[in-house]
Formats: sequence, C-alpha cells, structure tokens
Amino acid sequence: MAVVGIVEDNKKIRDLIQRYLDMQDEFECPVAVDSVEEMLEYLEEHNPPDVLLMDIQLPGMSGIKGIGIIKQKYPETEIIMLTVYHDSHKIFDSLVAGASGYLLKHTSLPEIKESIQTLLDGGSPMSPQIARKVINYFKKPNKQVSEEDYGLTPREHDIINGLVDGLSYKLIADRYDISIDTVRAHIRNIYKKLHVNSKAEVIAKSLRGEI
Amino acid sequence: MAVVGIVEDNKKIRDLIQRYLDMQDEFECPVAVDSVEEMLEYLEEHNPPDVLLMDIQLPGMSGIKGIGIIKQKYPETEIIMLTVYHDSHKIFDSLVAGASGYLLKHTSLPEIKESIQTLLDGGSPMSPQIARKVINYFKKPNKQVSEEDYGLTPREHDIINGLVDGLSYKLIADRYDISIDTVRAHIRNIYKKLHVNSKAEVIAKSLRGEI
DNA sequence: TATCGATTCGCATGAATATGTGATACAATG
DNA sequence: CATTGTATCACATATTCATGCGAATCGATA
Repeated sequence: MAVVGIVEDNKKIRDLIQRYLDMQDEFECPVAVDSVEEMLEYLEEHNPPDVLLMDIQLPGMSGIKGIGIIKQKYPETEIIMLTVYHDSHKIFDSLVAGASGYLLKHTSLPEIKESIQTLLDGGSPMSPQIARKVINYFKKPNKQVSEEDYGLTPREHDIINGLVDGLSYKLIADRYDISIDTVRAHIRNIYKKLHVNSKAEVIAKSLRGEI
Repeated sequence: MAVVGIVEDNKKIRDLIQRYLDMQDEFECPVAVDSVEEMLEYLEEHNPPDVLLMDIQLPGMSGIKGIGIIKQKYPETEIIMLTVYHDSHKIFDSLVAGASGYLLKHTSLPEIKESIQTLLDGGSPMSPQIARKVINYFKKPNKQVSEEDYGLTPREHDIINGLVDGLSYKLIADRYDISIDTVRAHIRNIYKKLHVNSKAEVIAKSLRGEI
C-alpha cells in the first residue's frame, strides 16, 4: 500500500483529499500538514511517504523551496505539485527543483488518485495545459537562439557525430568504412564551414546546440 | 470541424486511423500519406490541416525533419508525433522541432481522438511515460541525477573551462599565466580523475553536464 | 614535524591532429 | 556539355596532444 503525504494550507482541501485517499484501498495517508516545516518535523520521526502532494503558496517556506529540501533528504519520495498557479515560472521551478508531477487545483479527487498511480507506475502526471507550457519551453529558446545553417552535408554531420562521441580520426574512418584521409578531408571542410580549427571547437559547438 | 492529416508509412495503421477519424463528427481526415514529401506536395494545393499525426521512421525524410519544414511553412498546423520510439533523443528532437504532442503507437483510437481534442483545446497530449522523460530533462542538469563528484580541484575546473572554450594548451597557459607544461600536468590529472584520455571526451562530458 | 594534496615547472617521445596540395568519380544543375 | 558540389583517397609537414618520469614550493593536517 502506497503512503501519501499532503502539504496544503487550506484545511478544507487538505482534509478532503486526506479522507478521500484514506478511503482508497491502495493508499494510506497518515500525514497532512499545512507547511513544509511541519512536514520536515514529521519526516524526522517517521518513514518518508512514497508520494507527497504539495501546494506552492504556503505559510513559511514555499513549496518550491520545500521540494529541494525534501528531495535532498528523501530522494525516493516523489512529489506532485497541486496548485492554482499555472504560470511557466512556477512550473519550471518546480520541475527543476525535483517535482515529478504538476496538477492544477481543479483536478478532481479521482483524477488525483489516478495521478498518484501514474506516478508510482513511473509516469509523470501532468494536465495537458501544463504539458503544453512545458513543451513550449523547448520551442522558444531554439528557433531563435540556434539553428544557424552552416550548409553542412549529411556526411559532414556523420563525421561531427563521430567527433562528439570522442572518436579519433582512425575510429571515425572505421565506423563509416572510409579512409582516414577522407575523414581528414571532411573535417577540413567542416572547419571551413564552421570557421573553427580544432576538434574541440566542433564538439563544443555541437553540444551547445549551435549545429 | 477540424481537419486532420496523417503521415504514416504503415498502410494498415494509416487507413485504420483515417477511417476512424472520418467516422467522427468532429473530424475530417482528407489526407493520409506515407511520407513527408507527399504531404508537402498535398499542402501545395490544399489548405493545411489543423492537426497532423506524424510518424518518425518514414521512407525518405524523417518525421522529425518534416516537422521543421511543415511548421515553417504552415505554422498554424499542430503536429502530434505518433511513433514507437520512446527514447529521449527522439522525443526532445521532435519537441524542439515544433511538435506539440507525442504519443506512442499503442495509443488506442479513442485516446488519439481525445488527444487531438486536447490539442485543439490548447493542451499538449502526451502519455505519462513521455511526460516523465520530458520532466527528467529538467532534472538532470541540476542536482539529483548528475553531478558526480570526481574530486576535481578548482584549478582543474579552470583548465576544463579552457578546454570547453576550445583553447589549445598554449592558450590555456596564456589565460592563466602558467607554463604549458603545467597545463599538461593538470590535464593529465583530470584525465585520471575522469577516466578519459582525450580533450574531446572532457569537453563532451562537461557540456553534457556530467562534471 | 612529517606527510599529503594542490600547484607549479621541465624534458622527452610517439601518437594524433591541422593544413596544404593535389586527384578521381558521380550526380545534379544550368 | 560544362560547372558545381559531394564524397572519396593520397602524400607531406608542422603543430598539438597524450603520457611517462621527475621535481620544487606551499599550505593544511595528522
């Protein structure tokens, strides 16, 4: 049976979720407190829960700060944020701090139950609206920042992949069944196109996403 | 009524989805082809669909490359990947290229329908397993997962920074006002600590956030 | 005080890399 | 058909890198 903890300062919501989860055969919810500090006290004397439902806006320490502290001491505990905030900053900060799921407060009790199960099954519960923002995170920085076109040919990309994998000219030649002199030729052209003159710079450029 | 297009090389799957969607009152699925190239031809003469379901492994151009081309010409069209691949690279590449959702191929037809509606409502359909990988992306560069302690000294970190900047031993020596032999000495120690034996590997490790 | 780790420097050698100057073959393009 | 670009290969040379060995200084710590 999975053990779930709750950190939520609204007593009504807290009690509601706790009662609901305790009613379920699959879950046990022995601890529901209204601040990170109280949860930390609790954790000093009890086994950490498998899952924590956590609000962001809390008396005392914020939930986001709490994630970091709790995950550091009890890395096995998975944390799902349950909050009214849907702005990108709070979402990202939570995920970066170590949260594994992010739900909005209008989420129904059965959906919360389902989300906890999803988490225990190795998934990350997230509402589609939240997922959308997370995905947008990937889009913005790239389209603008990177994506320069150096006019590299497919073969040149192959060679670059070899370099990034830390291979020597000889090993790259082996990988693609070409002679080491051909590798040299390609690398010379790559250097020209990228305006660099060492393996190191190519690797750095590539891993920074500039190619 | 929303217009949906399909790019999928498995004829059985393609026809199945097309027939199913066409049966729905909410959707119309006038185009289902087996390559990005064909979809591009179609788009030249028709209005772009609202949503595209797209495979990754395709004859000719890959679906990931296709995303970029299609989103550039028809930015209003939303793209959902529908694929067997669940490795992080493909997921990230797809999202970065501009996909708005990512489903695995075992997704049922009603779930696909639901996902399209989610997308049209401004959400991003994504299975919990995929969401999990996306979320892990946020965690890695930070605290828990990575950051092995190789016991590198501050000076060694300096030298590594020099390498990552693409500098030669001589330039690193200049930067820190030390002799090239000292640089050599540090690099020898770094190689020992990181268990590598080339600049390339150090740079790769560093830029992947493993140091 | 004696030891240890961090930092510094030197010398030497073989391996790998950077760069120049060629060449051939093929496919696509005008 | 001439040109251009990709991909292939060869030879030569200078530079850079990897690595082994040794050693001095200095601050901290046992």
